[in-house]
Amino acid sequence: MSARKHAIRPATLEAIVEAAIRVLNGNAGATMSEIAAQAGVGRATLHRHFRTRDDLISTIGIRCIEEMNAAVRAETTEGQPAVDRLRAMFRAVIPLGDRYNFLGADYTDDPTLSQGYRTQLRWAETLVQDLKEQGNVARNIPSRWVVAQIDQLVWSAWNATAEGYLTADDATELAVRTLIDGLRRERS
Amino acid sequence: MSARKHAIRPATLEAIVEAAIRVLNGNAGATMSEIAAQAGVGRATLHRHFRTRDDLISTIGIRCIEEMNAAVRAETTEGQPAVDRLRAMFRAVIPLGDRYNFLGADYTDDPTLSQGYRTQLRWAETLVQDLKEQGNVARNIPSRWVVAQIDQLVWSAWNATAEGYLTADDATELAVRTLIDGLRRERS
DNA sequence: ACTACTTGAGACACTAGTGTCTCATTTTTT
DNA sequence: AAAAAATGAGACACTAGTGTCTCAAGTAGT
Repeated sequence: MSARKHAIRPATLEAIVEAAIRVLNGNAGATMSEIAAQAGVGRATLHRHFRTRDDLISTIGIRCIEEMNAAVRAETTEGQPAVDRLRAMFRAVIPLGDRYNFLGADYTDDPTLSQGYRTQLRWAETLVQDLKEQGNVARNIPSRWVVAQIDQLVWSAWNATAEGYLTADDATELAVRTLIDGLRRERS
Repeated sequence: MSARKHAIRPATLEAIVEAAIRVLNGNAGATMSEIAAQAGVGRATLHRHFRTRDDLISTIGIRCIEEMNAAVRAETTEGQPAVDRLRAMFRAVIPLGDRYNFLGADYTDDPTLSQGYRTQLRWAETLVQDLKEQGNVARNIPSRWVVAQIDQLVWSAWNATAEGYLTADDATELAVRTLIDGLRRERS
């Protein structure tokens, strides 16, 4: 963020941010010109409100992460059984797949952004802990493995719906069961 | 590839290709200068033997894919039970993770390269078919889902060993069982 | 040792993208 | 309607990277 002499019209900001999300998800190396064009906005306007490209990227990164966290928070409740929380999380996050894919890229340097990541990570770790305590995941499986599987299942499920071979509901259910069935049994 | 007036010394070629694989896996956007420096070779020499950057990338892409296919072929046999073939494939491919990660990037345009991909895909589809026929994977799970899980498990497993929280053997075993346990049961 | 070939180093032109600035035009506010 | 502010368009300087070329130096083969 970075307005100094110029304020920004809400519609302009919205157009820029949404265009940036859309364009960068299609092509992580997209240029400012492309983003401006997609936003229906002059390139200069982009630079007026986002000094640099990194500035823009970290802004939309933060927005996306907060969006995800909000979606998850809205669909889950504290006392809920862990499996239900897992399912609700999948249901909430899968449809957002096409918005935050680009976060997978290198943009790991921004402090606010990586704080958002850490929040998500903590949430996931708590969930895994509860899944273990409630007998859904074997205790001797490394939590990092479980978290990694969850991450990838979100992506798989979004991809499956995007390619049209599963509905959102089917993808959610398949993701939950792939994880739970896959990791319930104790191992040698 | 593209030598015309100049032949190339085997050692030079080797140094370039290996450096390119190493550097591009660390940073998909690495420059020709970085690659040349890492190879201990002049930048001009790079351009002498690989006309363009894309040229170099597709060359090493092809090499990596063939490497993977060869590794899999060396470790598996036709008549083998599907689960064993799956395990052997994981064992062969996981250690190569740090060499072909960069293939995940956009480089999908090259014809020889995408042919290599198709070969892998067919292999995986056959494997999934056999896993279904031999009762390891439920028939009503879309094969594309299973293939996607296999791909991701390779990456997860490599990552787990790279980060040091699993040994190669443990990662292999965990990957196999995550998949098989996760997808064996019939679903509604 | 002679010859042929490959390489390294640097200069060069070219391209694409970034970020700044100015000024005319449009939009909002009052 | 007038004033204030935001935007669009385009010019500009700058940077980083690509690809070409030349020539001196090094290396291999005979």
